[in-house]
Amino acid sequence: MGRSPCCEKAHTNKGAWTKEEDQRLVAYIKAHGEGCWRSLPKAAGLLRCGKSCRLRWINYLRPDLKRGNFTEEEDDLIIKLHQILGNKWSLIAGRLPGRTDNEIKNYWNTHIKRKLLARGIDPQTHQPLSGAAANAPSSRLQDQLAAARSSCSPQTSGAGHSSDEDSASVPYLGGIDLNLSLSPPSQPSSPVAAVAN
DNA sequence: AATATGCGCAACCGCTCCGTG
DNA sequence: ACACGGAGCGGTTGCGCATAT
Repeated sequence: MGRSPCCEKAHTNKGAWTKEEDQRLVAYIKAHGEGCWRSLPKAAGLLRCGKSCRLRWINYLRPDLKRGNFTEEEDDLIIKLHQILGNKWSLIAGRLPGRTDNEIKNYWNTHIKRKLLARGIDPQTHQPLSGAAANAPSSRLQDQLAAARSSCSPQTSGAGHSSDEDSASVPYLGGIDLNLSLSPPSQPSSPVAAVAN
C-alpha cells in the first residue's frame, strides 16, 4: 500500500555514521532535546533519515549508555525476562538500565541463544530440548523458570500483544518483580535489585 | 603470509501501534 | 468512526574484525 517514505531516500546518507554526523546529532539534541525525529535531520543539518537519527541516538550516542560486556546478572535477567516477554526487546531493555533493545537483541542472538542450546534449552520456548534434556545441567535458573511457568499465564512468543504490557497483571517470576509498566531508560527502576534472590 | 571462515555489531527495512484531525 | 502521519519495534542484512587453516 502506498505509504509515503519516511524520508527522501535520494538525498539521504546511508551506512556508517561519521564523527561529524555524530557530533551534529549530539549537539542538536543537547540543544533542543529529542523532538520530532522526522524534522530533526533537516534542522540539525544532517543528510539522514529521521529514523536513522533516532536509532543512532538511542543505540549509540545516548549519554546514559553502559556499553561493554554483559554481567552474569544481566545474562540471567535477560533470559528470565525473555521467558516472560518473548522477543519484546524494548520491554526487556527497559529493565536493564544503560542497555538498548538492539544491543540486547544482538546479545541474545549471538551469545545467549548458544548458551541455552548448550544447556539443552530451547531458546524460543525455554523448554528442554527433546532428547537433550538429560544433558542439561540442573541450574537454578531452570527451576525458577519451571516454577514461573506454572504460575504465569503461558503467553510465550510475545505475539499476544497488549496483554504482556498490561502492568495490571504483573507477572512474578522467581523473585523478579516484573512491573512491566514502561519507564524511560534514563530512569531505571533498578531491575537487577529486583532479581535479588 | 595469504586466504577462508566465523562472529559480533551497527544499521536498515518493513510493519504495527498510537495519537490527532 | 475513520483516515492519516509519525514514532517505535522486531527481524534481517552488511560490513569489519578476529581466528583458523
